[in-house]
Order: sequence, then structure tokens, then C-alpha cells
Amino acid sequence: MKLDAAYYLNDDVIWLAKDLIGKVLYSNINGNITAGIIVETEAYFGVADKASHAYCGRRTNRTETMYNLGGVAYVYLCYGMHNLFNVVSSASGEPHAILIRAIEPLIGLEIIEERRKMPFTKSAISSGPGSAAKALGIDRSFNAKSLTGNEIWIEDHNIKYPEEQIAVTPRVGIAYAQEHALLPLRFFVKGNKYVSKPNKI
DNA sequence: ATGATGATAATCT
DNA sequence: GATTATCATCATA
Repeated sequence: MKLDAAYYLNDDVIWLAKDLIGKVLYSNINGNITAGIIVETEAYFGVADKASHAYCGRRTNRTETMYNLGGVAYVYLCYGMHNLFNVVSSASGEPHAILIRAIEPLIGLEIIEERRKMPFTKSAISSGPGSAAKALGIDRSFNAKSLTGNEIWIEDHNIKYPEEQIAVTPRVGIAYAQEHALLPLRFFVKGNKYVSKPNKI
């Protein structure tokens, strides 16, 4: 059920970003367990990716997390108010990561509703990376935490989407990345209401 | 429905 | 001091 450490050693972030669609992301905060089905991801392919914080091998306090051995969380603050959650993959020294952009609420709905102050029937409750992280209570205190521990982890519930139901589009919000801005590295479940905009092909 | 805009702070230069 | 892997709100249609 729970994905083991070996899963995260994969260095094919595109395959991983796609494979993570349909997996279930859990958080356990002081015994409050919440979880959601991952329905939208983006791949960031390390030092060669102009959209990555680790482009050209940049190592700073913030990006250091991504250089860890795969299987830890990379959480950082964006636009001064949003915590964005990423899965770090690959070998130590390879700063590959997958951004989780949206989840479909599955477990602990009351807690998620309280965190987001809206009913789970509203798609905005976990649509977009900032909202999805907030729905699960993920903030920067989760940065560099192991994904195989008991605070945050990912399970395989054998949820399968047929190939034709997975959309592939350019990534969102990275216009500065020049020729890498248009690469098809964003994956989402077609028609799922929790997918952030743009959600058409 | 679609598009513009302000909020707000860590991070890096 | 500029930038930012965004969101909610408000306007217009």
C-alpha cells in the first residue's frame, strides 16, 4: 500500500509525474489524518530545467532539500503566502522533483473543510498547489521530511486511469523559463473537477 | 465565463 | 530591492 523508499529512487521524473496521478497523499498532523487522490502534477527535471529552482546546479539553503536522496518532501513558500509541496526523487545530488498541483479530497473531509473553510463539494478546496497543500495541512515544517515516515506519505490504492484520460500540457506559471516553458510536463486527470486551471487541452 | 488585480514574505542579488 | 512553480476577489460580459 504505502509506497516504499525504492519507488522514489527513479530518475525519470516524467514517468513519475504521470505515475503519481491516482496515488493517495496522506498527512498525519497530531493524529489528524487527511488524504487526497493526486489528480494533477508537474515534473521538474533538475539542473537542466530552467524552471527549476536548482537550474544549473544552484545550491542554496532552500534548494538543498532537492539534492537529497529521493523520498523526501520539498516544501517552500511562494508569492509570500502559499506552501507548495513537491516529491523529491532520484539519487542524492540529482535535484529532481514533482510538484503536486491538485488533489481530490478522500479522507478526513471534515478536517480539510475546516482548514479551507469551505465544503469539499467546492472544487476550489484543493485545486492548485497552494490550496492542495493547505487542504492537507502541509506547511514548511514538512520540508525535507521523509515520505516513508508516519507524518506524510503516499499510498497506492490501485486507482487506475486509462491512458486517454490523462492530459499532458505545458507547466503553469513558469513563463520565465524561456524554451522550457512550453515543454509538456504537466499531467492531470481529464474532467476531474479538482484540477486547477487551465484544465482544458 | 473570463480576465485583471492586490495580497504578502521568504529568498536571492 | 526585485522576484516569485499562486489564490481569491472583483469587475465586466
